[in-house]
Amino acid sequence: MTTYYHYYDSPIGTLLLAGDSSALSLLGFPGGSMARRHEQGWVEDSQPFRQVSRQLDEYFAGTRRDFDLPLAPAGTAFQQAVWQALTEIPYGETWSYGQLAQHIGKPKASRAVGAANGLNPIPVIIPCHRVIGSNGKLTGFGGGLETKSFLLNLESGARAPGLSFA
Amino acid sequence: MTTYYHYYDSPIGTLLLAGDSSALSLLGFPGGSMARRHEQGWVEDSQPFRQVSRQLDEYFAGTRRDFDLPLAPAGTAFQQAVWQALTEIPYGETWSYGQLAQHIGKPKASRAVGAANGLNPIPVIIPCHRVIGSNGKLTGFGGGLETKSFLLNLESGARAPGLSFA
DNA sequence: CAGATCATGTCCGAAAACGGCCAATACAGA
DNA sequence: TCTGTATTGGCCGTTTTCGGACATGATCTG
Repeated sequence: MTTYYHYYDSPIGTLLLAGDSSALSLLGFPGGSMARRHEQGWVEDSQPFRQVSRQLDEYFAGTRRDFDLPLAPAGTAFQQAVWQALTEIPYGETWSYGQLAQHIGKPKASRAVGAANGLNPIPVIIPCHRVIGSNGKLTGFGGGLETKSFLLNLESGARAPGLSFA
Repeated sequence: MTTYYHYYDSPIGTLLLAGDSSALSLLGFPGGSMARRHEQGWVEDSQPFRQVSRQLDEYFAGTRRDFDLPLAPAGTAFQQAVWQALTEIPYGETWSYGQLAQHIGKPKASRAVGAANGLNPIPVIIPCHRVIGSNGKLTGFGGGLETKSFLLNLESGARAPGLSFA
C-alpha cells in the first residue's frame, strides 16, 4: 500500500499530511518536540489531500466548525477509543482529561487518556487541543502550547486571536 | 502475500511445508516439542512445493546430497548468518557449535549459535542436524534426537540406519 | 494550601533470565 | 599415569520482565 504525503502551509506553520489513497493517517508539525517528517518510501502527491487541504483552509478561515474526512489513525484499541471520543467534543468547547476518561467508560484512566492524547496522529482534525487540565491549564500539546492556545482562541471566535496563556 | 502450505510424507514423519509462491519459508514437524501446524489464512496447495517435494524424495532416497531451492527463512541478521553458514556444511560432515561460531566470525558466540540453530525454520534442508557438541554428543534437535540421528545415519551412507545414540 | 498516594494504558530502556556451548578444572576409577 | 565423567565460569543473542515516565485528577494528610 503506497503512502502519500504533502506539505500544507497554515497559520500555525507548515503541516505534514500523510496517508494512503483512501484515508488520512497523519498530520504532523515539522518543528517542535513532536516533529514529524515524511519517511523514505513515501510518495509526494498533493492530489489525495485536496479535500483535506480545502477543509483545513476553511477551518483556519473560521468558516468550518466540523471536519468530514475519512481518517485512519493507527493505534491500540484504547487509543482508538480516546481519539474517537475526541471527535465528539463540540467546536469551541473544552473538556478535561478526566471528563474524556469518563466518556469512554474508564473514569480513573484520566492519566492514560493524557498519554493517548499525546499520541494523537492527526491533531487539529482530531481536536486533542480541546482537552485541558481540570484546573484550566493547557498542560501540553505536541505542536507547542502557543499553537494550542491559538487554536482555542480561533474556535472561541476571537476577532484577533492573541496568545493568552494563563 | 498469500501463504501456501502442504503436508509431505517422509520417513521421519509428516512434514509441514509452507511459503509463498516464490520461496520456502518453513518446514515443520507436526509432532514433538517443536510442533508446527498450518495457520489460519494459509492456503493448502501442493503445487508450489513440487520442486521441494521432489528434492526431498531424492534426499531421503539417498540420491541427493545438496538442495537447490529458493529459501526465505525469517529471522534476525545474526540468525540469517547462522543459517547461511549451515548450508555450507558438506553432506555427511558434522561441525561443532563452536566451529560454526568461528565460521561466522564470532568465535565466542557458540552458545548464541546454538540458540539460533534451534530456531531454524527449515530443518533438513537447512542442515542444522549436522551440528553437534564439541564432545560428539547430539545435544538437541527440534524434531527429536532420534530424527537427528536418523538423518546423520542416512548421510553417513549406512545401509540400514539404526538409532545409535551414544 | 502544599504535599503524598493511588489508579490507568502505553512506550521505552535497562536488567535479568534463558538456551541445542565449551574449555578448564577436579576427581574417581582402573 | 591415563581415561572418562561431573562441575564451574564465562560468552553471546534473544526474549521476557520490570520500573519509570507521561499532556491527570480525586482523595487524604498535615
